[in-house]
Amino acid sequence: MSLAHVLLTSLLEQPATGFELARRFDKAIGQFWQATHQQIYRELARMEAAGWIAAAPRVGSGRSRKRSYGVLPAGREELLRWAGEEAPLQALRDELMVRLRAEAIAGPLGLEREIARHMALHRDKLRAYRAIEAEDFAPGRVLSRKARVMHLILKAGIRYEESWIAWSAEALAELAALAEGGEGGVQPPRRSSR
Amino acid sequence: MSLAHVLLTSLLEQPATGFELARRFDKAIGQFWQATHQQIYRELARMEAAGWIAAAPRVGSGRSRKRSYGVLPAGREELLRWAGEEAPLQALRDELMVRLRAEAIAGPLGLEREIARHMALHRDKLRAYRAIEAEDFAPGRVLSRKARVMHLILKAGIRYEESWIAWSAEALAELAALAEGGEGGVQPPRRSSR
DNA sequence: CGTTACATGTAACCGGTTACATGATTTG
DNA sequence: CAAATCATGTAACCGGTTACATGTAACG
Repeated sequence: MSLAHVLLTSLLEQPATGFELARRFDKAIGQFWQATHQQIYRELARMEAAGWIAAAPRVGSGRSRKRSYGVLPAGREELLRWAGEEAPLQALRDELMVRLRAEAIAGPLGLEREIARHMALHRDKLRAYRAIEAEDFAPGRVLSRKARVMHLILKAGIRYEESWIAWSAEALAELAALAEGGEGGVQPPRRSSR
Repeated sequence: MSLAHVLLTSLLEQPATGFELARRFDKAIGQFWQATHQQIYRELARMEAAGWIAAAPRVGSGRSRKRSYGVLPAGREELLRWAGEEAPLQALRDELMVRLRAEAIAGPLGLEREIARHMALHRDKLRAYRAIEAEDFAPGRVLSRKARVMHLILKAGIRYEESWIAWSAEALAELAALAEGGEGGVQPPRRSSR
């Protein structure tokens, strides 16, 4: 159950309302964890019940007055406890690979377009990450410990995108070769070798 | 909903019981999709109700007699229809990155051990993938179209593991540098380089 | 004064996870 | 015959998703 710990970390950095937390996901850890506002409100309610966080008195009136949360000592302890736990490798799930397997078994499906489209999306992400890197972690700048660790997280995202881009190029080349050379789903005859 | 389509693909390759499908996940697409046997039985029942697959008459007696499923024409059509759909980039979720962010914000937590442990696990996976590659897709061998596409899937897994291994090495080096150099959570003073 | 952004929630659903139960078949 | 493996299922739960409802605050 990581969502609670993402929220604890975020609130520890800066107290916030549920709404602000939802937006913060986009920038901060959004590469590696996502949550909708409904999930966040539900989780905040649980965390408050558990005594990990507390809300400042509501501001405004009516149904939608703000609730700004801060982390209580018990919440901080919980975060540290959790951070020390071991976790298994995150299981990967990728629909595109499922489609590619279908392509392998149920004959040519013309997956090239979809792979090219994904490649472009990965390129966009990479470009966005590189822009953040140039802005926040420019080389030569003296960075705080916090910034340097945050940079590591960003670098993981960069490597991830790069590796998918490289794979996409390889896959497109291979599928193109398959389309022009001997295709057909079974062993190509290949006269001259053996 | 990819599980149904993973199962359709697998059954198209070779009719099987739920139990066999569960085992097949380990070898075939297990890198990129996983399912427990409970999920598989539930999904098979739905697919049968939808008229996508049909079971051969039960073999044996009592509660646990085998049901071997095969794909009906409607199932094959469904798979082709689905394979042509566009899908968004798979969202990433990685607890280790959540921990690393906690490390950035809530001070040094000694995450090095956990990162090293993950690195070793990624190395193990990479070794296993390379072994499969050497066995099934040895260079120089003439491969069928199907084998060449399957090889692409494996290569995606290989690149993925490699990129995490490279990242882990970088992260460990950076955390080590942080531990010996100026740490402390705030900007280090650094006299001479104004 | 109307639109956009801010802000919080309820309800229903769905897929994935965990625990538990049961029996058949194979093998030492 | 006992143990391990094969094989199928029920039930409860939990986190993530989607749809819907409601109201406030800021701005042109």
